[in-house]
Amino acid sequence: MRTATETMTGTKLALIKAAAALFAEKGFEVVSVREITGLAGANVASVTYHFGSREGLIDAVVASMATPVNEERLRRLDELEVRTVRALLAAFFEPLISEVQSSPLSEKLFVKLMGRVVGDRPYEFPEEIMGEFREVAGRFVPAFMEACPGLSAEEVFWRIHFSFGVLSNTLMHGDLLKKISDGKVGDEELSITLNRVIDFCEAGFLK
Amino acid sequence: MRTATETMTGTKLALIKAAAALFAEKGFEVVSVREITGLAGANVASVTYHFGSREGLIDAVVASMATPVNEERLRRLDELEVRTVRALLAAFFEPLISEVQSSPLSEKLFVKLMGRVVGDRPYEFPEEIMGEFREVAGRFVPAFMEACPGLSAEEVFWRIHFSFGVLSNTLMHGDLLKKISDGKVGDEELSITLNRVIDFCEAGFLK
DNA sequence: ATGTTTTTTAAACATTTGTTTGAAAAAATC
DNA sequence: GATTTTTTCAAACAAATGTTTAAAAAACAT
Repeated sequence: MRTATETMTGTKLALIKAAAALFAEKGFEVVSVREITGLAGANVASVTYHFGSREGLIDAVVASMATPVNEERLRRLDELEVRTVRALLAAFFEPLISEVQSSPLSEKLFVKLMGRVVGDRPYEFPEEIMGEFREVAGRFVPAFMEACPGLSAEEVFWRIHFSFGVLSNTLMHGDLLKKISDGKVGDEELSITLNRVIDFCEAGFLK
Repeated sequence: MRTATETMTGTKLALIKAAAALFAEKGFEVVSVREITGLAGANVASVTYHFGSREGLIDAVVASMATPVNEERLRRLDELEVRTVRALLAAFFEPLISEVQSSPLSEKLFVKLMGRVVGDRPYEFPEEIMGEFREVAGRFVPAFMEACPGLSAEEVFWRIHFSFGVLSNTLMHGDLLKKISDGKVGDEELSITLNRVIDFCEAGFLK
């Protein structure tokens, strides 16, 4: 006899959704299995059953966020006609938010979770996802170098790293800006914010 | 009868040092009291005795890092003769690493911990430290605005936020650059890295 | 309908968590 | 040197952690 009214199957998805929302708010290492199953309306044992372990669930959530992003990054890089710094930044950054509306999470939570995926340590990517990032880096780094003929490889690396920091911080702590501006700054279309980020990083690159 | 050979008093300091090293590596929320006391060579109960609670120890570590930084920020701001964007960035950023050599932590750990202090959420500052940051922000934000006559307040807020992201990410994940560059980039004087950060952010500001 | 597999469930597992206790030890004060 | 205060310590606390178990339920197959 069932106590819950839901569709029974779909527990796996409910777990991922609940975990995603909690991870976005608190970070991967801080959320307990019981919090997740509680929010998902599932049994405690369901995590082990469906994902093998708590870590397996984390990996599944991260993969559900990272894999589509990395795939679209490579797709967009391939489709670029002119590989300017700005175009490369856009190809690298925009996929991070392009799936916002198709996500079950609110925009705010989606962005925060994406920020944690790219920036929250000491969580370590499983080797499969790590490989994706390696491939993306291996394709974008040379492209950035070619787009900056005057710069040494070392300087290009640093500026990629800095740009990554701008984005990561903006995703994760976007609400912090609203705080320091007394609520006057921070509410705007996500794509507009991303354009600001790209403007800023492009200037840093072309300095 | 003592089992340990150390000086008995100084336990409080040993706890802060051990906690600082562990927090730098793993983050505030993940390190257990027993890990800390184990590394410090102290009893489990010593944390409650000296700091009231685990949270109290975290706050003590954070305060030991943040308070001197914020004080020097204000000092340097007052002593500025010309408040250019670059000078303001330097006055805001350089205090974060100016105490590196007087710290008991290694340079690497010191920088990582400082990165966590400024960027690791969901840790929440105690009200006292929060007040320090508010004062610093209240002094620097108008200064940046005056240094950027052509820009709207909104745009200045964003660029401060972005600059903060560059720095925070560089502190916390400085070793990541070494990874994506196959070890070719990443070993250099800390002050040189900070100059790179300032160069990048200045360009983003003056775009 | 019957049998088989997949999924859910409550209960219990052994660890680990932060904190408290009360006595012993050390240090400080007189 | 005696006494008072501060600090340390082993032990135990209740609560929470991830995971396992075995039976019940549901879904599926024949």
